[in-house]
Amino acid sequence: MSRMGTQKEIARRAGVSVSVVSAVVNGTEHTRMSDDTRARVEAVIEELGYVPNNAARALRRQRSGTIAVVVEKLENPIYRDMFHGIYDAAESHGWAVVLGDARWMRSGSHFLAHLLGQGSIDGIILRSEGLIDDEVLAHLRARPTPVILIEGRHGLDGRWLAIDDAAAGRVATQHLLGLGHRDIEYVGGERWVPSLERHRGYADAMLDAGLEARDAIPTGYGSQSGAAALREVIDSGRRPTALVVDNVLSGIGIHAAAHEAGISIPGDLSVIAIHDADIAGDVRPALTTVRMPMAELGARAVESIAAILEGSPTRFGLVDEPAPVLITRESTAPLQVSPRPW
Amino acid sequence: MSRMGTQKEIARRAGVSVSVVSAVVNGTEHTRMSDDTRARVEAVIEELGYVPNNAARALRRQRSGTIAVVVEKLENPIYRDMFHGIYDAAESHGWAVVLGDARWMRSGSHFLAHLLGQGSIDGIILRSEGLIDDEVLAHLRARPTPVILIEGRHGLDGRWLAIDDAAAGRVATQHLLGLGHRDIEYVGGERWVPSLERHRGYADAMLDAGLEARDAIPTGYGSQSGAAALREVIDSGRRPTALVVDNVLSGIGIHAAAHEAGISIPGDLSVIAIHDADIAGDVRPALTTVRMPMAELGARAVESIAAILEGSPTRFGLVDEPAPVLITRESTAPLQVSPRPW
DNA sequence: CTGAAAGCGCTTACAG
DNA sequence: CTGAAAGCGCTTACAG
Repeated sequence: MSRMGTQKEIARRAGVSVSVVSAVVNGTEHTRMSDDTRARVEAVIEELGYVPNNAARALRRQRSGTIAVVVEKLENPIYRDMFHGIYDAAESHGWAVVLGDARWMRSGSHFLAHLLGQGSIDGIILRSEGLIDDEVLAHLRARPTPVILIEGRHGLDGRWLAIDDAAAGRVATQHLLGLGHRDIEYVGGERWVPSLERHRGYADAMLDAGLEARDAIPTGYGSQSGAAALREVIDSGRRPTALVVDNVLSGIGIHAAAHEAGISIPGDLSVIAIHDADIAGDVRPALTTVRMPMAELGARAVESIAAILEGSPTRFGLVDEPAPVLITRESTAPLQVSPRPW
Repeated sequence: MSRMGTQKEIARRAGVSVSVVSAVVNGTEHTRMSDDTRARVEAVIEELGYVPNNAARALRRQRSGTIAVVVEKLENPIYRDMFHGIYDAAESHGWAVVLGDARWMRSGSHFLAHLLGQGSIDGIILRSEGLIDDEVLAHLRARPTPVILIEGRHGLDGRWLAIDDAAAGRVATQHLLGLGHRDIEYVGGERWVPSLERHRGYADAMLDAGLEARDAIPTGYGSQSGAAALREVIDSGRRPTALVVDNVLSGIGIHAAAHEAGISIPGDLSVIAIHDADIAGDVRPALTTVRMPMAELGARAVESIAAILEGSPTRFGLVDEPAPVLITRESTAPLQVSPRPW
């Protein structure tokens, strides 16, 4: 387990030139050699524990073999499957993937410099440009490094990919409709495009059923805003029998607020959230959700980078396969015939 | 927003040598120049949107300015504060940080190659070597790149850092004791060192109170195993009035199993979990926890890498400041005088 | 089948 | 105050 050394040192010890060492390290067909020579070189590589220097390689190849993925909040459980999809696809392309948090992308941060400085990152998968400031975005645009925008529909040069949020809203609403609910409301963000799309899906489903679609009950991300949204409904005097919620965490917040207000879920109120996560199955009552094809979204993003890099055409837009799937748990139930007043 | 170019091109356009360009890019004192020259160079840099090539820099400097952090499950909420601590400390050292998941560190994966290949990563912060296989570990050991182990007490060359798990167990148990509970049990992993330490803290506190410390009720990570542990207690016929739990997710699983079994928390059973996370406050009843100094742990890990890299001495071991702090929420309550039998 | 050489884009003594 | 040159560790035509 010595110092590992360089190709030059391997070459010296094996009594060959660096060209040969490079060829055995990379399995290059181009440079041919005798089996004996190869074996000798391999033995020295093994002995020294040689590992190629990535910086030198990247400089010479003009490609680092690394892609970066930047999301808003790393700990958000909905990314789990997406990371998985990204990682698998990247491996099959021979790429390493590194992750970062958008909260790190402040103008002038070293993390940003790492992304922007040529030579270390071949492509960037970025969630929602809304999260980073305009100055940073301008830097990103100015680089030749491909940037794929995920979950935003107005990406750099049309390079965006998103799940079918409208379909998710529709699936969720239809589930509730099928359970006999009519007085259904939607809880979600007002500005964030994906949430707007989910609301559109909700509205479509309501209209198709001959019902009135209501405006979204505005909320942010997270359980506090879910709880606040339910309190707002209560205060307004409205008494919907079912709610479609933007995200799992807000759904959990609604559970909490319902608990506090003595509203029983699903007895008095059915709740379904968009996006799935383990935690939805862990809370009680377990939350019914709509699972989205996040792994596929991630894989598609990687394939798009590959396509851009090799100059082949690629299709951006909606990743609508597989379709959203309903995960029925405990928070939704058939409409009560004689609902208990809350 | 042109092609960005190289120092050579900047030099040509500004009519200076690359040495000067490099000096203005890096703010090097060493190479002095007239204000006029500097201004000319800066103008060209601005005009071309020049950004240094990280690969060339890393090769030349023999340092990449990037550290890697590898954890078991990125989505685990307890990492949030740690990432924050790591990121802030790294920024102050001028480093970028990249994140990875231990599930990616399979032998032969490109992610691993990215970590191992010299030149791209200056230091590695790795959570729990138990998570990766021996072959990968051997690779890691063989590299000169410093590796700091977090949350394991037998790190490479004694380079480990951990929170004071025993203190956490003690704080949790003393809280329960203060509430009048005597029949307290501990739910946690049997093999994982941090959990063993937490159990030791529990046992110490029990002994100090003149009570008998029980063996840990074995469980893994996650809500399913928490739920299973509670069912095991129920089946055994034992009726503890309070439980100290290894982790938040298992605590949530215990809530779920209690809900199913008709056991009221905290009425019939008090539950406190070690480590804090937002989700603990989001569920109902909200889970009482012990917050650990995870941000400090992360920052210390970065400082250790810095110290190793510059050859200065550094202290490894327990990060015991600030001390664990009790976050009282709804899942713990004073011992009932006449407990309802479950 | 194998070697010598150029060059990727930087930084850093060194010379003037 | 500024420039010419070496060299970080690779890969890849090219020559033999």
